[in-house]
Amino acid sequence: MSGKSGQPTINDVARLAEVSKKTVSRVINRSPLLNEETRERVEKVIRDLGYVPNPQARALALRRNFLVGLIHDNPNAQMVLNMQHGILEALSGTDFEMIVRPVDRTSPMMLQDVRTFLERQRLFGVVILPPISENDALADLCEELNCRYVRIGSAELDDADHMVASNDREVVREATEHLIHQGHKLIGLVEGPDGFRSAQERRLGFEDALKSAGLPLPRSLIARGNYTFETGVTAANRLFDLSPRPTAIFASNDEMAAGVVFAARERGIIVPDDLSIIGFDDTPIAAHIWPPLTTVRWPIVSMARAAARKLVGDIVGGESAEPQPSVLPSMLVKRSSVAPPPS
Amino acid sequence: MSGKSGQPTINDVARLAEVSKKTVSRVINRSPLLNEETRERVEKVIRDLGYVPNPQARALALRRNFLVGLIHDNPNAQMVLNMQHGILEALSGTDFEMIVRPVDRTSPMMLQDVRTFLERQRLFGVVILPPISENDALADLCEELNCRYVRIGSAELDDADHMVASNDREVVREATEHLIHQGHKLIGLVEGPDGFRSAQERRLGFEDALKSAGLPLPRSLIARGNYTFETGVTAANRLFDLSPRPTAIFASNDEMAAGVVFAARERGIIVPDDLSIIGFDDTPIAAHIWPPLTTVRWPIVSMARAAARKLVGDIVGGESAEPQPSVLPSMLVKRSSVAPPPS
DNA sequence: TTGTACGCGTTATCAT
DNA sequence: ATGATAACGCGTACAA
Repeated sequence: MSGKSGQPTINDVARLAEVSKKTVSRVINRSPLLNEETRERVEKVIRDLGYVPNPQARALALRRNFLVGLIHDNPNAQMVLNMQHGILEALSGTDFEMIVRPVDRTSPMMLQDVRTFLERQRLFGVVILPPISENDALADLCEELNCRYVRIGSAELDDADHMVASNDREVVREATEHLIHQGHKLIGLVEGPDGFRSAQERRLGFEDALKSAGLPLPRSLIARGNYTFETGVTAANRLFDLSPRPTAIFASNDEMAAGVVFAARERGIIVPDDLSIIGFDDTPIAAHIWPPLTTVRWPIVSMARAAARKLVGDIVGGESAEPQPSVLPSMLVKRSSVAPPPS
Repeated sequence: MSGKSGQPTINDVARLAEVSKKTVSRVINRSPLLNEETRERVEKVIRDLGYVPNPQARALALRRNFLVGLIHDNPNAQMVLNMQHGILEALSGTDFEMIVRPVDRTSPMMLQDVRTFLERQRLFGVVILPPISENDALADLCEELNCRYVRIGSAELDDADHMVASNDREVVREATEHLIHQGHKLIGLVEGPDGFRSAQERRLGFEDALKSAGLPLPRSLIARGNYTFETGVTAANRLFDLSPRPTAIFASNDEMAAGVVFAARERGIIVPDDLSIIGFDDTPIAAHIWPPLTTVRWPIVSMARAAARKLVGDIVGGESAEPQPSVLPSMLVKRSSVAPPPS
């Protein structure tokens, strides 16, 4: 090594391989115009030395960091963490690292904050999680700042290069049909908050199923929550006050579904004998409450993995990068919270 | 601006303030040897220009990134995410960002992986989460690589500068005493996995309480789990098979406690009438199962915040940085899973 | 196909 | 107290 500081630099490699820095640089960046023999010689030196390009220097020269940002606005912990796992899975073995950035959806400074963040860190790209992913201004901002981005959502929010989505509407329709096939005719909906695309898509799927079956859907059978356990309890109680009472409830996520289960128990309503419940997400809570919850498994990890691959695929995959899917299927997971209605 | 690329650089500031780059650099880095007048002039230009130092260039020159790493080995999602929140809270408003690094505790490559990671990214420092924080070799590695670190754990693992801990033993003793005061004499323990300091501390606290009360603790009343819901179920069933059956159970974390509740329901054992249960962590699941779980609130966010402040305090706080606490108290949260034993 | 010279934006050295 | 100049390690014109 030239210096004393430990890591070998590109100069060390160049000297030992008896070529110029530039040639080493070409090897690293897989330049096609290179003598095969030269490349091998350089690669051998690189291996022998254990040389790894310095990310800081690359970032400075390229005006772009080898970091993938994760922008989210704190939906629920399990989802965020699963997304992180998916992204890190896709990034493992590459030079990329993940940097996490929570934002406040309700703050008027949100866009400015993100702008500052992106300008400063010069990220390679960002993955944007729902629900903030539905914000078009944010996507435009990324575009403007020349920062790649992929949005994850419950519907096709953007063109295929900038989006990974799930088929919420379709799968909720299936879930609701499962309830209908069991014989339920009075089915309540605990829907997600206004302005969330996921809430909207899931409601549409719910309505699709009821419409196809010729079942009526009075406004009173729909109660809104905001994806938290507590609002699930409240919404359920509103539904329980109805007469006749619904014999089944679809909740737009598991937390609210857990709230419904909780509220039912408080009232002495037995699940699933008196009331069937289906949730959405398949977070751990779904399997851990009593009775275990029938729910929709949302392919979080796969979506995140696909998003990250879409972002860095060109770089790490070279020519061989497989195109990543833009729509990933959810599936119904049947457990014990659904039964035929009481006779 | 000199260039066209948007952000002003240190050169722009120097030119407009009619000083050298180095002087600007001194202003930025709060060098004490600076004419007050010069400093103010430069600061004004900096404000007017909206100049912000380029982190990539700084990283290269300083051989140190302005990034704080979070090293964890996937304990549970809620904890990891809360830790992230705590760290980001401490970092917000500073130039630091957080980069997340999960590792595999069981892999023989773990240390090598971390070494590569730290050498490459040249992090400013890392926060290490339990249980991997208990690994002394990892701390030594950080030391060797000249990377600051703070370990978070259930006991004092290191000197005050390198550690933030909770008082698990003490608070579990209190929790157990709560059970004893209710009249329970046959109390089971679902303990955490072997080799985890948290498991050990909590068990010690449990034993302390029983010993003080003069209660016997036959080996059969202790069942081991590995902090997952499923092992909680298994351990509970082992305890339920005992005759006489314990009238109360302390579980070393909430997930296992939820498993105990689940197992009890499967057997028709009513909580808390037939069985009292206390958990540990106060994750959301504790409040969302039925009955709501009495548990120990573990100050995760505060610990993470303190850890991050300890890491970057010297830099961002200047002289005024308050020393961060090294031991944070947990507290018992009483809900509905505890009652006097059946008569 | 390969090399030379310079730029990226900052900090450090050593003068003055 | 301040400034000229050289690192820091890599990428890119442009030349050879």
